[in-house]
Amino acid sequence: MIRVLLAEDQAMIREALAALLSFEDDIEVVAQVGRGDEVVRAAEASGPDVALLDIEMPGIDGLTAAAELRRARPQTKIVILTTFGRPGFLRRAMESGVSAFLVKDSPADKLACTIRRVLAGDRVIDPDLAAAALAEGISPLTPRERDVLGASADGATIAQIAQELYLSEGTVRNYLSSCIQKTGARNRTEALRLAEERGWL
Amino acid sequence: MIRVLLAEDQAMIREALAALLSFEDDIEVVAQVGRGDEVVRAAEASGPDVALLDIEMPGIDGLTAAAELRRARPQTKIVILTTFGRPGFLRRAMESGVSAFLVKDSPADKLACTIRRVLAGDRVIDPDLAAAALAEGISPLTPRERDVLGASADGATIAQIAQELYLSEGTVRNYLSSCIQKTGARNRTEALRLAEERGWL
DNA sequence: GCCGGGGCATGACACATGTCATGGCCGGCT
DNA sequence: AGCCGGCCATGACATGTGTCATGCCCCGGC
Repeated sequence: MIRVLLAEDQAMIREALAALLSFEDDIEVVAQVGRGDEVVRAAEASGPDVALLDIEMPGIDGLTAAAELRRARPQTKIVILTTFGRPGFLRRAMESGVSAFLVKDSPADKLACTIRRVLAGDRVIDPDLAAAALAEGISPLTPRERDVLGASADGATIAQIAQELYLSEGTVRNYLSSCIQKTGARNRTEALRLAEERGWL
Repeated sequence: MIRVLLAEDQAMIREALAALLSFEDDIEVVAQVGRGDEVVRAAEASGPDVALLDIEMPGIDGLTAAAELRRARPQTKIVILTTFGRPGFLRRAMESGVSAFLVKDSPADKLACTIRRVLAGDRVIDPDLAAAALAEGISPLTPRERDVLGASADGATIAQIAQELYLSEGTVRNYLSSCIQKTGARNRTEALRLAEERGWL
């Protein structure tokens, strides 16, 4: 029997996935958690062969949880199962030593199939997604630019960002301008959106 | 047997929900669709007692689909099952004659339970959500303001919005300014975010 | 009929934002 | 050592945005 840990914040979806997996004769869900920061503890208690992690979760996100789990129990294979196939997510997942990356709109039979392949030592990545991740490359933003762009989320004004980061307003403008150019956007709002989509933050 | 139609765009989630429902002896999933604009056709072909609709879907969204389905087959009860419990969604759902509104992070057993109650003629609404919907009232935005604010999504510049809606730039600025005041935001970015959260779009 | 209120539309003005040129600092290279 | 290139930081300037006062039109109340 393949022992599976399931981490997903939406209870209904989590239990539905468990129901789906219960149809497989060789798979058994041995633990379910709804928060990223419970993953490692649950894994140590239940000793799964495979951990199935969502990315959007309260506590810590699935990618961070993946890195921690990898450190705590390297023998556990990790499968990321998420809504958004953002290339940046895929890149971070790969860096965290994840074995597979699935998006939730692939057909349901892929799930069991992927779990088995991962346990056999394979890596399973959607080819389209992999191509997209390679195509847009790594982030061209400097650390400081990331800081500033990140702080400009939720519609903060420049003065507030400057105060928050102990910078002159002119400097903040400069970084944002740089971000706008590098993303090819028309203003900081769009720059933020594009950078997030590409996983540049 | 209760005949259920399942509409949800993410294939894996859709089939997982079907698996979940298959454990119920008195429930049968008679149709599955992945797009909002296929709901009515599938309902007419399969004659379900209950339609379970997600909101975020390609084609037309679940709330619009609900309204159409209600017109085409008023005898079919409608349950909205969605990720975001935005009060605005709930309000629109009620206006569309929906029987129940569930969020995906409620426990899985609620699903079957809700389907049965709805068929018995009950309306099932999360009390917290209902309270929130009443608390923030209806949208104070005029139709034109909604148009303009909506067009300003994805970081378009004022000139572009003006061109798109055949307005003077000054007029666009004026509407946006009005939106900013009514939402209590500091700029149009934040106004957009707040209005979306409250379902004012 | 005649207001009065509200939505729609506009342009002038003040201010916030984006662009540019510049300089200091550090690390790699010749 | 000296040079070069990249990141960090700044202020001056042009442009884009938000606010305001104003007028038009339509509809409902008096």
